[in-house]
Amino acid sequence: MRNKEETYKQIIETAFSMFSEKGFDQTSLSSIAAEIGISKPAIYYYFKSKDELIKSLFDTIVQEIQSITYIDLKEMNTTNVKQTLYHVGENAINHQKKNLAFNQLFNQYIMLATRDSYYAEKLADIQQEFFNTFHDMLTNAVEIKAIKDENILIKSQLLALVFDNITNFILTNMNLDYERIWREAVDSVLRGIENHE
Amino acid sequence: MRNKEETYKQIIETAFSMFSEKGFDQTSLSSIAAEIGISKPAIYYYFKSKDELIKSLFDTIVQEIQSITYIDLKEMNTTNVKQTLYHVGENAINHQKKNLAFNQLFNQYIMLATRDSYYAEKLADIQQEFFNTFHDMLTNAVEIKAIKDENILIKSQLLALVFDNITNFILTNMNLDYERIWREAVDSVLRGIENHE
DNA sequence: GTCTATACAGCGATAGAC
DNA sequence: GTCTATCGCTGTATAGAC
Repeated sequence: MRNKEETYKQIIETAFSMFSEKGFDQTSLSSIAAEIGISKPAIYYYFKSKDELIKSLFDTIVQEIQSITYIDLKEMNTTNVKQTLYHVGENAINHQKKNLAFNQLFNQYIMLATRDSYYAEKLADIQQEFFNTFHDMLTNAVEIKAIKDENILIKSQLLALVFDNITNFILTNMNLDYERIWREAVDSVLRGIENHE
Repeated sequence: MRNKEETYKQIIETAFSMFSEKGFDQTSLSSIAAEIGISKPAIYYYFKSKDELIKSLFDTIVQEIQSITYIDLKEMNTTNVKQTLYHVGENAINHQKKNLAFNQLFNQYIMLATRDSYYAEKLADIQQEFFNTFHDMLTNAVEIKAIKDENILIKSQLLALVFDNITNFILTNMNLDYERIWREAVDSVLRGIENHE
């Protein structure tokens, strides 16, 4: 007989890799069970339906996301605002290139959100936090007088939009110079509002 | 007995609305057939499988997209470059707000593309055309000497990325001032390279 | 040529045995 | 805690009605 926690963990991990590879609908519970070496109804002991398994997996990866987007604003000073913004993008681009499976799965939840308010609400929170990250960075830059206080809200939303879509485009295998595009976005947004040089 | 073309058209139209509403996998051929008032195997007379129906629908909507993205560059002159770019975005934002079903469906094909090269290749072409549209606009602006020739390629890719993600965000019901974000993107990108004022 | 009837394997899900 | 057996449904396939 198996260990309960171990089996639960195995189901979540196998679901993660199979769902991200083939999608929710093209991955049957039988195939997940077969991969682990248990029977299909055994999964029902841990999750009361396939949808519940998908939701549990969602909650697992949401926690991971929130740990990635953290940025230490204390490191920011008058001379390194641009560099700090550059790095945020470069780190994310590198992370994304190495974690395609993660975003492949995440995008499926975004699609689910258009039809299921459970996901819509949680994803809205994540998006809001994501926007706040950029808004906090620019607001902080204003406070330390590195940049002028002009359209900071819209500018941070613009940066967030570019940032977000870069990760999407990496997924589609479009071969663009994402680092340069990100730097151009940062340069464009800051142009004219930087204090002295 | 039914008319052949009429039935075909009905299947495509019903598939469009049901697929965009509930998704490919949550829409059975039986439910499509029931909606039209024919039997399930009747669909197999027109499409040799569900996947074939999905592909045919794809080809139908691809044609529509290519007619939307057309922009008349002859209208552009030294004084209206910014306004022309503003309008491209505003038109798309309005179009998107009124055609959510269309993009809902389109996004499903983007997800399919990560696992099926048939869609990946065609979508790559569309994306390329999409990038070209912005590149052509900026190149044209350079040629009529409305703007300087600085980083035109990266700048057009940046605009395309923002443009594309605005339509995605509208779909997620995130309530942002997209017109203002788009104008900020255009302003930011053109800032410093506009000739005289 | 246009479609219906029927059959089948595989799915998510449940009941009940061990 | 995990299994076998079974249910209703799906996509798919084909035989054949008209």
